[in-house]
Amino acid sequence: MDDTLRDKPGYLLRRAASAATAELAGKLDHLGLRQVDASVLILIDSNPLSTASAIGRTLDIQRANMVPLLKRLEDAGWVERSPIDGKSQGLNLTPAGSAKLAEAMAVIESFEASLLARIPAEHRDHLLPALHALWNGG
Amino acid sequence: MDDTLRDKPGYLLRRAASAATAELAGKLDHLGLRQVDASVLILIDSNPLSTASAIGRTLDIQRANMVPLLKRLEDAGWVERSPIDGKSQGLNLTPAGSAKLAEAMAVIESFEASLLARIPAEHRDHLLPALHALWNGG
DNA sequence: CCGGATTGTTATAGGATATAACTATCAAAC
DNA sequence: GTTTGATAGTTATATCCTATAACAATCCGG
Repeated sequence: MDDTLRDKPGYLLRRAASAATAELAGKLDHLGLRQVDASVLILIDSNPLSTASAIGRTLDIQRANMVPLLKRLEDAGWVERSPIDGKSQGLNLTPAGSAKLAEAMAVIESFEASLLARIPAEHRDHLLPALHALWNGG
Repeated sequence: MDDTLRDKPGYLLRRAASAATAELAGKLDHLGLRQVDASVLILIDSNPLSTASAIGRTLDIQRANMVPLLKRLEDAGWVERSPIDGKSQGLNLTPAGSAKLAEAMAVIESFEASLLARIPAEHRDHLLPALHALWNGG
């Protein structure tokens, strides 16, 4: 089948992202994590005491959708909340959460490395700058 | 907020793709098209008389999900079916479908060009090969 | 102190995708 | 030529993800 879409950057971008997404999701699944869970754990870890709203803003997740997500992470014993003031609550990793994050990071780092390894050397270093331009240039 | 994810290729890939996807979806919306509709129209155009199954296989769309999709395109008067044999039916664009595709192509081409234009010149030519390696290297 | 913005939350709707099952048909081996 | 396995199209359904609207409580700047 003649796939004329194959060389359109937008289409290729979507397909490459969805292939990578599916692959990583499979690896994280073994840890009982979704990608979005891992992203949230990472952000909480590097930004202790930040709020659900702030995390959501960074990851483009609606406030409303953070609720079930955080509930899951809290129920799993990975995240805990501490009141900042009357309306905000700071998020933090529990020890179990830090341990789970460490596992996740190992998986993610090796995945990211394997992604880069697939790219021919002469193109490799150009990917990040190009993607960055695409993400922010819109 | 410290976003340590910002420089992970996998994450960047996903964010860049989703930004691009959202942008193109907005532009195609004015034509009454979703991206997947446009993709299907493009493939039918360059592969006349191909079957729903074959189109779906190329685009990674389940047979079952092709049904409502094609029904929409057919109801809109853009696609028609002609029996190939007792169980297969070939897809073709109607004149209205070709016209709609022409409109869509104008939007898409300009979008793709604008995507590339956002990438600094020294990185631009490396994106397609890199994405191609990512898509197929898995 | 007041008014507008923000936080967390509930409920709900929509879209996209995956799975299972079924019929009818084709194709190839025997 | 008949049986058997694969394929096409379809229906129905489940699930997940995301978007929207509304609400109460609270914060903050003027």
